[in-house]
Amino acid sequence: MLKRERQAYIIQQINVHNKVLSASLSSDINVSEDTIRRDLQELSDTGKLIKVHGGALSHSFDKIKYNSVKDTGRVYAQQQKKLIASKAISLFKDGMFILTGGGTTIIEMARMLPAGLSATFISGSIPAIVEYMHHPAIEVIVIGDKLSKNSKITLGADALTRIKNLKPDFCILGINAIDLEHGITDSDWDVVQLKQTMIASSQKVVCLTISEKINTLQPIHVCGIDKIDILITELAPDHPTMLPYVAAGVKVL
Amino acid sequence: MLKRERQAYIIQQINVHNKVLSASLSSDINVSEDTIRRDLQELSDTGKLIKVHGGALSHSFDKIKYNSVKDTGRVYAQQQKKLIASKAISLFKDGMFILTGGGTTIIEMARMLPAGLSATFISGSIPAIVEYMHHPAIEVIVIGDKLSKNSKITLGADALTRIKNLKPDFCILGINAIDLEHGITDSDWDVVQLKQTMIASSQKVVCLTISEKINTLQPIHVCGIDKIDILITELAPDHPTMLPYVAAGVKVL
DNA sequence: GAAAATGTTGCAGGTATTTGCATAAGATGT
DNA sequence: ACATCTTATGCAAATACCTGCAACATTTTC
Repeated sequence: MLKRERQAYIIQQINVHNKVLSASLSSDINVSEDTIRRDLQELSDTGKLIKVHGGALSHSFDKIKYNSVKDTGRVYAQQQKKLIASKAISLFKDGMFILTGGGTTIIEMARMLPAGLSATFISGSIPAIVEYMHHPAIEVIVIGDKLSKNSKITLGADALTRIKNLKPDFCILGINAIDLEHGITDSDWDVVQLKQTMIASSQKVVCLTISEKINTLQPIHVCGIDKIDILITELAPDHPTMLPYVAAGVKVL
Repeated sequence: MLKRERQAYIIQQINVHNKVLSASLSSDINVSEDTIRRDLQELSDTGKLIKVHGGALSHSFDKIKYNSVKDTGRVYAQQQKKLIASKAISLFKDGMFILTGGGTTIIEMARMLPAGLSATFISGSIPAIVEYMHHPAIEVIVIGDKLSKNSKITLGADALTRIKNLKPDFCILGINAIDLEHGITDSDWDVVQLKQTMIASSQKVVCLTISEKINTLQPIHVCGIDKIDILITELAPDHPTMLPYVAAGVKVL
């Protein structure tokens, strides 16, 4: 393993776990702890991480320490999103075609994709595309159209037409509101059009959301519960909040 | 085995495995490691891969380099690019449709666009799109297709079709090689296709390049000098290097 | 077609990097 | 304070790198 590869691996671990231990890295990669220490030193010198006794921390983790209580709520949501992302990733196999939307949960997922996965990701979300682009083995198809500044995704008739011509294995949607009676709902007309088209094209529909959006309602209807194949939240499938959805025939991870 | 073949083989290996080792390449191809090293050096100079101690890594794998390297050698080129960018920006007026490619000069330009400008920018270059996206008043149209990891632009038949349906006021191209006799030349087949299509669609063709690329040649022909409306470098129009181009009917800024 | 210029390759040598180990110093937790 | 774990430093072996050079192949020039 080349030095640069090793350092890339360390960075990836930092991005996923927010911390690394010198000892575990050493046994993971099979090099001496001295080498790991020297890597951490270099990466720390160039500002990629923060070296501490016994290992290293990510910059974002460092911020947590110094920021006030106000932000800890956001950090908690961050951890939830990482858990959701890891569940979603377990669905992916080499060679799959996966259509994804935008949203912070999706981007978290994109960031955590294992380096070995060689699948094709299709998206119109610029932040997601940037993450996919940095991945060593993933093919990326960009859905073009007019770029919406707030949502940072391409929206329009052209994007819809393009998506209609696809038959991806999965469609991964970050959702803003879901309840048993109305299904998925949202607040932006164009985004709803896009999501409906994505759902109609895909073989399986996977929805990601943090649990606080469960049983909430937005003004515009996207689709009913019956269209959802898999629902992923940070909660376990046997959590009381999730049981009604399981009963309604949704597979909950 | 010819040098070109050998280098093509190395690129192929990089594309498949994301990394190569000097030692294994040497025994694969049966040439000395010195030769391999020289090949890797050349390929690294032309940006095809990233050379590291012991071998090389694919560009997409790198990712570390991005946040850190404050290459002091490159600072000069950076200044030149800023100057080029500012000249290009002087061409833009509110309401224009501007088609742009990728490349570091273009991105520098995107970063410098004045906050007041409200034009529409069309591009398939992800780094450029990210810059346009952050601008308060600019509309962005994304050209979708398969994303090329090396060049970070979308390439393919779909992108070409899309561009053919446009008639932008300007097409802004970053170019890699230009000389009086052969015009614009480049090294990647797909990129050449794209550039040709962009040139054919646009009302005016603007080329940006640092002066060191003037009077250089690459293997594939893009278009003749006569297709270029405006050529922008960091040199003044009356600089000796530029005079032959002015004489050939190109407007030099 | 011969001569000259240029390009390519392998090798010798000296230099630089990388890595693991040993030892001593420092940090941590009970 | 003590035992334990982590770190810094110097050192040595292995490996990789760079430079110049000679041999050979290819192209250009006359």
